[in-house]
Amino acid sequence: MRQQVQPHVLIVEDEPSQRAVLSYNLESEGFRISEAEDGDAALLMVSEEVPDLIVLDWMLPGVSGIEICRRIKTRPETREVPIIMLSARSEEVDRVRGLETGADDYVVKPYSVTELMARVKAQLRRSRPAGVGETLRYEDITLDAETHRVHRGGQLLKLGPTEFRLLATFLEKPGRVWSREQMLDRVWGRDVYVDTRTVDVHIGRLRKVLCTHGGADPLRTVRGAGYALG
Amino acid sequence: MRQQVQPHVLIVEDEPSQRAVLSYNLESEGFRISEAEDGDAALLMVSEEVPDLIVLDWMLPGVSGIEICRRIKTRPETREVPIIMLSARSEEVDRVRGLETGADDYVVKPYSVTELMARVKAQLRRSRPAGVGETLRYEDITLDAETHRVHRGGQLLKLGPTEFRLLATFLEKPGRVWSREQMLDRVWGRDVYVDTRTVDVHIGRLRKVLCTHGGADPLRTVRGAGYALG
DNA sequence: CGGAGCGGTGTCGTATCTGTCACGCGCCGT
DNA sequence: ACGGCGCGTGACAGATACGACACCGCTCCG
Repeated sequence: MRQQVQPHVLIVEDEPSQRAVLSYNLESEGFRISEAEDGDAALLMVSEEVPDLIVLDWMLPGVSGIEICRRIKTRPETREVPIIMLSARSEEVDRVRGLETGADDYVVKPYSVTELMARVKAQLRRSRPAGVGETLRYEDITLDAETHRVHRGGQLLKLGPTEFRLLATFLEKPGRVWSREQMLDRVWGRDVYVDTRTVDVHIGRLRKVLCTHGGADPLRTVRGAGYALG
Repeated sequence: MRQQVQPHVLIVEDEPSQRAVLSYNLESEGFRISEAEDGDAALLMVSEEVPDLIVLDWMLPGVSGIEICRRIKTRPETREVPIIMLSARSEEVDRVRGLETGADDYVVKPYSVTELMARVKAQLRRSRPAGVGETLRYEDITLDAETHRVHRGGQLLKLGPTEFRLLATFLEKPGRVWSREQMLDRVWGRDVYVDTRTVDVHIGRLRKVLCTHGGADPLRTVRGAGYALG
């Protein structure tokens, strides 16, 4: 699986307060969060963008968590995504069933938040080739997620939070064309109402910064589709 | 070995639940934790950052724990790192073999968590002969954990407990950006309800002290993300 | 009991960021 | 050539994050 600046965690949980707790804690740890309140929504979101990890509630309205797990683990493009199951049941039989369906870990409610965080990190570390630095590169551009620094040709560049996330998105998949909608989802977050033209403006700002010390514009405008790096 | 305010413990254990338990308990004791699920990952992580202590499972997929132990103990830069071996076997012969390979202590599963914690602390105490600099440095700033003293450019600085821990956190990973939430976790402690704005104030106080005798502000504000040293 | 040191919160001013709009330009089909 | 469309960009106002300061409460100690 590809490495990311902000690992993307999908939370599938029908209880709003539970979702909020998970979301808050995972965000505090620097993860990018998506939420789904039922299985259908979860499957839809997964098909749109493959997350790096899924926290999946056992009990869900409609399609059960265990079924979701099975489906995700049988699709080739999502088979490798680690899944942590949450369950209110404590029977050993369920634990076994949970792991049998392909879940990578299993946490019983009520759980310790610290423990869950530890397990999330552990799963991510496992699925991510350790040692691959947090530094994204493309040609003479480097972006260090940990220090939040961006260099081009040795020069330190100064860019705002949005431009930083935008560039990080491009650097994750150089060459890939991102539509404005996709960027709004990833950079601004889902359920944020913003005009798509706003993306254009920030692209312009990012371009300006990237070209401050001379050098060609590395961003490519794909008319009618979006933007890409390189 | 590099000395730290929060000793860094590497856990090498393939069983996720076991890892979680160890991680949880050691974190509660104030240690900073890294986890590896097999020998290769462990060696990789050790080569990246030398921990202060290693808790090493005997049975591991791939390279065995005993082999890991031998390798770590034969590298000059990691020879001094204490290793506590965990094993499900209770035969005396294994205990001997474990210690022969260079492990510093040996705990048989199932073990008492309390006992393991005690042994971890004991090893750390032993490996850290008082007086051998527990000093963190960055440029002209030095922080001595043992004497609780901070110098900058030879001048002794006077800072309160919170600012001290704050600075220590920064010095552990110069350059890294810490979010306010992460700092609250590390400096104030988990499950402490404090406004994140409080961090700002203490950052301000720390800055003021660090600049008392002139000198540039070494702290960097990363808008929208947090703070970093350097 | 009272003062000093320290820590947490509220407020305010400011620098910076951000979203939107308007206008201009080039591309393209007609 | 013309008009529609997509895109680039400068300007601007609103929002936001941050820094500085003052205040209040707590604790420790004599």
